[in-house]
Amino acid sequence: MPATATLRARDRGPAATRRAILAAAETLLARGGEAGLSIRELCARAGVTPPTVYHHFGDKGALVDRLVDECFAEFDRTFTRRRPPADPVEALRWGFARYVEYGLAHPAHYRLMFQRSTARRPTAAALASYDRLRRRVAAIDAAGRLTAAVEDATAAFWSAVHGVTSLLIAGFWKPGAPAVALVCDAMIAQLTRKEAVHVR
Amino acid sequence: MPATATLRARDRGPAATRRAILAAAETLLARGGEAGLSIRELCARAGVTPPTVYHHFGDKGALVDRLVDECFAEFDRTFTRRRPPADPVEALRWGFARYVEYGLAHPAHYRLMFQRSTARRPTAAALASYDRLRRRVAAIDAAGRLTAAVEDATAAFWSAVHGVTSLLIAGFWKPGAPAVALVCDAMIAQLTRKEAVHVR
DNA sequence: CCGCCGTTATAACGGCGCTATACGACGATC
DNA sequence: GATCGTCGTATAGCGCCGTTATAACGGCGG
Repeated sequence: MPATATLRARDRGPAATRRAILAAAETLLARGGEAGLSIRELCARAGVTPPTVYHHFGDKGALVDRLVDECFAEFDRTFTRRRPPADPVEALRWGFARYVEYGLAHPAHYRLMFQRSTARRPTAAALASYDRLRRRVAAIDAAGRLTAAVEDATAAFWSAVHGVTSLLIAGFWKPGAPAVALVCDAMIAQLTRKEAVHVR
Repeated sequence: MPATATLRARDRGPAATRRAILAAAETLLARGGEAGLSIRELCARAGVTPPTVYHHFGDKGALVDRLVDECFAEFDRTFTRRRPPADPVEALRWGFARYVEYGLAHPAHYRLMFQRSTARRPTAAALASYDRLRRRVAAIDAAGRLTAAVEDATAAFWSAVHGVTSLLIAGFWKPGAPAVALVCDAMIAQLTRKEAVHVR
């Protein structure tokens, strides 16, 4: 006769326990950033004990990897929830705005995804996300409007938007600051041209 | 009759103790990054006990602030050791290269200066360093060759170079990658013009 | 019914930032 | 020259962290 309000881990099944752990981790991340992500605090919130966490995830780094995967899933949703402009160059400008938007809406998540204290190799979700940007740039190239190699242009564009986003998050200036548009315009102007050029 | 090779803190004087603590902190930072910066490990290396550190610096955050100040001093030296080009636009391009150079030479220091895990307000040394960049941009404006407000252009340029540097440090691509020059060129092209324009 | 194995819990280890407390050396005061 | 306060340092400990050795629980195949 269970009169308790909160379920113990035993009465929940392994999959639900995993979910509860990840959910608690996300709550702690949103509240206290990477520093607030403590296994023990997480256990208290998820109604679980440390060995359970280690059974399911291996160690803290791997748990955070899975958390980062969830962040990238939400990150992707930022780009798929709304439809980008048809023009590939305008789509890139639109992507810049969505990227910055995500960073400002989820600063702790962004920092974990791109500035994790303990360096890890990129997860598959991270690589997929980068590949989405590359495809966006490749679409510009396919339209004959890219002025650099796809790889280089992708890397350059990401550098710029990452620089803007991380300094916005750090609070060095306000979201509407003219510098944000300035950087976006600079990259678009450098990497694209207005009229198609057919190489062959 | 002190036959020991290593000096105890008592035989050294407070100023030397302070220096020894900061020196040990710098060694640990260079070796293990911010995560490797432990008070206890630092004490073992500096021949000191924890209360001494807290007596001199207050808490770990303040100690790291002083360490960051030393990093900014070395950072400044990167720009003053060599003479920049006379042309103010070329001087900005030159500064971009020096900035990236510093980040690659001292990645752990760079991360501590610009991506510290616990957010702190900028130290005076950090503000002075930003002001040096602003003066460089103002020199372009004074030559009638800046296309945006000095504040905005400074912020935009810093965003770009910070984005490039942090992703280089994170190992997402190699130092010579074309993307680095691409970003620098994009910002120079957007923010400056080749011929002077006299506003008045 | 037994035994196995996946899942979870108890209790502990070593390391961390930090501090209450005490001790030693030095300068000022009498 | 003795006394006293103050500054710099040390001893020992608190509570937290990530992690793990060990064991108990419970469903499933035999």
